Amino acid sequence: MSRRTYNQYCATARTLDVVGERWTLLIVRDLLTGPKRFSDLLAGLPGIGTGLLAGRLKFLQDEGLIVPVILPPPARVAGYALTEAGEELRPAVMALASWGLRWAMAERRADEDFQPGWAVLGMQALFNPDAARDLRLVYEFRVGDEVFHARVDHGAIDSVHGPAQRPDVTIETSPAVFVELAAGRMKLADAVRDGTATASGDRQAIRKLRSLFHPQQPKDRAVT
Amino acid sequence: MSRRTYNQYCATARTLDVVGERWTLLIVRDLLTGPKRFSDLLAGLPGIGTGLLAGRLKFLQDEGLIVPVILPPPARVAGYALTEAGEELRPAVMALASWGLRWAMAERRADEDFQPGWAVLGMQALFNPDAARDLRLVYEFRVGDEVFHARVDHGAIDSVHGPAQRPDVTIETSPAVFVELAAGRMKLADAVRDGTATASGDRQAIRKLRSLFHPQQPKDRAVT
DNA sequence: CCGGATCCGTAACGATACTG
DNA sequence: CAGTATCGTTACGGATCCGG
Repeated sequence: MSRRTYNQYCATARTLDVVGERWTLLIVRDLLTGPKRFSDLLAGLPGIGTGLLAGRLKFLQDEGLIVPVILPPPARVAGYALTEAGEELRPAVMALASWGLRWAMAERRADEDFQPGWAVLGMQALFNPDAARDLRLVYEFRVGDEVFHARVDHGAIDSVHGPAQRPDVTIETSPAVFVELAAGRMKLADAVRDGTATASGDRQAIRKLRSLFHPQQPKDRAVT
Repeated sequence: MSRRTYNQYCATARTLDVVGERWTLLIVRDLLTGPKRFSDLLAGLPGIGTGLLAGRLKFLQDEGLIVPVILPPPARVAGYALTEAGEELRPAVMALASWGLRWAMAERRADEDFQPGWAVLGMQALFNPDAARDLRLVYEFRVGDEVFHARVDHGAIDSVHGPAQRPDVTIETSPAVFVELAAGRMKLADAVRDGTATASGDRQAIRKLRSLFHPQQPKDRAVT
């Protein structure tokens, strides 16, 4: 009858009462890179089913984490955006992503889904503020048919879906190659030499990329 | 047949494949304040059921986040402790707790469970490093029949279950009063005056308490 | 085609009883 | 005390259908 809750007066438990159910934090993840429409979310959550997604969106609305919006021109269609409360889950999602980068991103499984937009948040998690202390740069990424950009500004980073206004650098590549680059298993310079990626714009800024996003050494857990 | 997974090559999704199921992060939360035995965990997770707890513990072991241990003397009984991988979930759990403190800790419901140990993590989330820049203090809390302590050391904090070696301050009170204190709805000085709490030890350190753990202004979401 | 609502089989969970 | 076994209930996943 009533909603399932942990029924604990504990900040962690109360948070999980709101965002702890299956799919919920992944919906937030997708909205952290900008407003999305129902079908965009559906595409970003393979397997969820329309009914469950609709239910989650309704619940998140009731809880005040998202609001229905009209997407900015030229789209002008209905969508969903994070509220301030929803946006403030960013540190938590990033912390989960950081853990995953370190402990759970072993080789990509063959059938495993990958969407470039997800890497946007990964980049935020890998971002090295010290290396960006005196930089103000905009990187644009065109991966498959997705476009997103990262705005680096004096130790801070912000990255969202969509093209940049005046990118300093534009990187263009395929999803498969992008995975390898993001995981640090391939160097951008090598991909450019192969012709599997192109990087245009400020050559200084291109060279900075490696230092801006450098992971901790990922550790694999023992596999039984 | 096989385990339910999001099947996404995304750091957040991979993390949630490991710790995203019901109860899992709360088990981690309880272990973040020190090793626990099966029945301690059971008591800290009202409603979980022994079978599910056993299953979760087994899974977390397989994933390398926890290990069975013999608890330190004088207990000398079997229990579970976090591994390095498990311990590194602390930032994520703290981020979720911080969000909860700000957005989801409105009044305690009458039937809602509360265990002082949970507040230990809340205190870490509320901890203000700047106010502790030049301090080295140990606070011990005796709440109901639980004892825990917080070790403040030059901008860092660490808090675990069990008594402290040589506390600078000892606070003793009931769970009900402790809730009010932790939530900032009651002042320690007032509780001491009422006789509902006692605070003994370094009076300077007692007075420091308010500045060390000061919350952001909690915001309540609109209630429909 | 987009944004859902409805229905149904399956998997996950919750409560209790039981065992070494 | 530390679990395993069992069973009724709830949540999820997939498909189909509907109104704009």
